Amino acid sequence: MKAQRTSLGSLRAEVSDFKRLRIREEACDLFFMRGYESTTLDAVAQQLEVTKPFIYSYYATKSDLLYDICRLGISMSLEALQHAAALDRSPSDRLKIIVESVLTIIFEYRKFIVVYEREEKNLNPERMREIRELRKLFDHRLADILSEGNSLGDFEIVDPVLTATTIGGMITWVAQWYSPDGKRTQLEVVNHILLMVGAVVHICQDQRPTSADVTKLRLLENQQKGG
Amino acid sequence: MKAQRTSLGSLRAEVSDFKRLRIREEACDLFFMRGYESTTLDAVAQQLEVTKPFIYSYYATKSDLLYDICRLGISMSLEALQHAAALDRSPSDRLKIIVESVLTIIFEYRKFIVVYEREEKNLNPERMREIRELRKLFDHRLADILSEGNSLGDFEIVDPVLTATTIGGMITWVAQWYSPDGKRTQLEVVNHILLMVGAVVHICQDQRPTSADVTKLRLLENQQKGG
DNA sequence: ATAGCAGTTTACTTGTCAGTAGGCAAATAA
DNA sequence: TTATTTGCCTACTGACAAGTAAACTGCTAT
Repeated sequence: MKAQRTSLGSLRAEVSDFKRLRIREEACDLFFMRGYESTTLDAVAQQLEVTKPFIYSYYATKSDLLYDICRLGISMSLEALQHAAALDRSPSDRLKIIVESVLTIIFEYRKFIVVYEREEKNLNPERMREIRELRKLFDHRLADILSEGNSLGDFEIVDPVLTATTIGGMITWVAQWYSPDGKRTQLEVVNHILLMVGAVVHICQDQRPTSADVTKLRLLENQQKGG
Repeated sequence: MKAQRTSLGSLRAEVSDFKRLRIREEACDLFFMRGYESTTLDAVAQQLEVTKPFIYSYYATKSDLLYDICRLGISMSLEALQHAAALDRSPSDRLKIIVESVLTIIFEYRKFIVVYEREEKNLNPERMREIRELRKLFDHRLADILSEGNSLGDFEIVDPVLTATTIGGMITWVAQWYSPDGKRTQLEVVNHILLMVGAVVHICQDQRPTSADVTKLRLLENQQKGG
């Protein structure tokens, strides 16, 4: 009789999940520092003060462990994006919320994301395809919002697909260089990326006139002075 | 008597250099496809239709081979940037030339750059530091140009250092997703990145007023109508 | 008490691969 | 021609690390 529906049985499942969580955390830390292939499962076990077969009773192979880390890295970001994208707000509002919430995820799961980006190649082909599919979806959903913003006149984007790739890259890039020990606070980084993203979608267009308007402005000013 | 200064001796050196070049190329191709640790030197040898000891007579260790690839990846980009940065032109002209010439390098040495970004961790600490130093220099030189452009009024950048990091990331990111078999031509990509970089440095500022000016404009227009 | 089981360990096998020793063959020099 | 060097290959070693078999420990239920 396995997996009884007693409080004791469900606690066991929770404990089991927690153990998997801890294994992932420590493994990710080591993969992040030393790289996937250079990290032995004995080292992960030592970090957790357990033994290698302990890990094998929660993850069938080393590759499964990496897969879990990669999937978490991309799917957390994707979920944050999809949640914000579904909001009943203007495209520029949603874009802002996306940047803020995805960056929040990135600050928290930084190492997962770096490991996922770097060690993807060590997955078996099928799983690698699955992960890449999620990444594609991320850029695609972002492109949808940019296109929508274009239609509504919120944005002025020449190529929404390439621009989505670039914005996705800008956000991902943060995971590569941000460090909690660095000079910048998370808030500073978020504000900077918001500025950058705002610039590439030309949000300034709402508040700012074209160069034709500038000519007009100067002209009017001269008229005022002259008159 | 080694390395005689005869034409035959110099030819030998050239042939030797060429062999190193070919080893690098094929190794990089395999590292790019399968990852560094998953690629055996026997596989590299097979690709070149030679044997492993052949490779060992040109590279002392597998790590030396990776180091050469990484160094090439970053130093080619850095040289392109430094060359353009030294030109006697305006900051915005130089920035444009930098984007164009670094992207040219990226298209040509795409695999070297991806391998360098991804496999850095497999270098010994000292060499990794050396590579990271070169990368730092890249971002620093870029930041210098942005600051100079700010002073001259060419750009309007709140945080030149963070913006340089972002632009550097945007350019590097191209190496991650660009493929010669993809939908975009190199020219399309260059033009897109030029647009993105232009947006984040606010090159439009020369022609466009601030939002304070807009208020003024509307005010003047109303006065004209009213008067 | 004690049978049985979940969870964990000790101690092992096995395959893989970086790196090497030593030989052979072709080019160069004497 | 013969001696010597250069360049590469065949055939190996030694280490390391993924994965496993089987034993142990302590908790739960009867």
